[in-house]
Amino acid sequence: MTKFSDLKLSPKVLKAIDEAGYETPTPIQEGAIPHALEGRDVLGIAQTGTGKTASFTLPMITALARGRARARMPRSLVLCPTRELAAQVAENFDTYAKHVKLTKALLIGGVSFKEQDQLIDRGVDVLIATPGRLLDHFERGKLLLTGVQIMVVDEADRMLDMGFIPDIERIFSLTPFTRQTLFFSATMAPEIERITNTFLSNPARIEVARQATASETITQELCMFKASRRDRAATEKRKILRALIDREGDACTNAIIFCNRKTDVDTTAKSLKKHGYDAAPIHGDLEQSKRTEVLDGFRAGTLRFLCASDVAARGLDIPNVSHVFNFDVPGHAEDYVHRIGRTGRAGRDGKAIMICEPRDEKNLDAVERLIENKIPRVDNPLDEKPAPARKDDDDAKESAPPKRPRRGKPDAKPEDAAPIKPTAQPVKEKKPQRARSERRNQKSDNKSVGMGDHLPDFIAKSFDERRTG
DNA sequence: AAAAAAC
Repeated sequence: MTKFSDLKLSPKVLKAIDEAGYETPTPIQEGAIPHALEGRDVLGIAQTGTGKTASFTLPMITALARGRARARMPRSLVLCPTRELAAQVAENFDTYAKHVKLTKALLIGGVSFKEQDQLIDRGVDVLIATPGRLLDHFERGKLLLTGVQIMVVDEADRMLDMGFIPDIERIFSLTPFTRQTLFFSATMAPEIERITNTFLSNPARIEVARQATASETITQELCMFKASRRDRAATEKRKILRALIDREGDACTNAIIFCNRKTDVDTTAKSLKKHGYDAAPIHGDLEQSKRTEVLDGFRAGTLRFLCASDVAARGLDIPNVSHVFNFDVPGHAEDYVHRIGRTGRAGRDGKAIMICEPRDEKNLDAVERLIENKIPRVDNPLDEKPAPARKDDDDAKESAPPKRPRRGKPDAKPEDAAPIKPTAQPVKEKKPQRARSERRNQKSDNKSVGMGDHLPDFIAKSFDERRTG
């Protein structure tokens, strides 16, 4: 079996890998690193969670260890679709370049130009950026891309979804055509194919199957929910969410709760907090400092519930998420796969629970068609209790009327605090689980269900094609 | 119909 020490990485990089506790490369690393070290272009087709980031950072650090950056002329460039992903890549560089003298700058929006400018002025070896901010710097004349020897495009399919492809093409054209290009995408939509044909030259194509498919390490559940009255739907849905969380008990160490809309992310976070849950929101309308703070807290374990928009659905690597709650059925079926993929990572078990209202059933159908499975239905936890004597209608509105004093005994427990006892065990579709070690060693030639070997048609289509059918 | 990314 190949070890990192068998790859021709610099000894200083190997030392850092060893200190980080890694010995054996993942399939994408084993496939891509030798080609990248030879200076070849690489086309990596891999999902996140496959060790993709290190498959380009490690050879880059090795290649950049010689030589020095000149002012305003970065020697390498990594492009990422979201700010959080860019920050994550930057951290990866810090981990593996700790014994190498490399300078780097993170160019993302939402933070001041000044610091970024100063770093560029001094000269950086590695520039990690989101496209918008990078072009902004370029247009201010602060940045020359003619010295870029290595360029990385990460999560290209997501760049496509987000409309970044024109920017990417522009950035490509600003770098010398002699550069080495490392290009990563989870899928090969025609548009992505076109870009790679245009900007990569004779790339080594490395393709790895999804490390663990949704159906293997993630237990999925679906809770159907119909509001008792239309104007109570929002409040009742939040109540269901709490009940579903409570039903998981201690098994739910932390969780990401996905909502479709930014306003619902805020409301849900506020509501949970109000009910004593340790929750905070993250979405694109929040200040970057807040986004960073919240995500750091969740990673560190000081925050238990992360309420998120799809900004957090893809790519973010948080190893220990026990649960994903889909407060809404995602409007794009493929987002379901990305969202629940935040749990059950690195061979751990994970649980994904989704709430579905009648009006979301169309979207649910699309999800179930995509994953080629019916998600096991579980009881609505609120139906399991005897009809409440009194409706506790509080929600997240700041203007919520003050609570009336409770009737009855002063020490009577509010019904919300009563432990919710499931009358029926959630239906667990017990699939024959492969042994953990076997799963970890899963190679690309293994048969896997879901999105592994088999690629649903739609994934290979551009958004326009999907719309037009 | 919404999310992300630039000021």
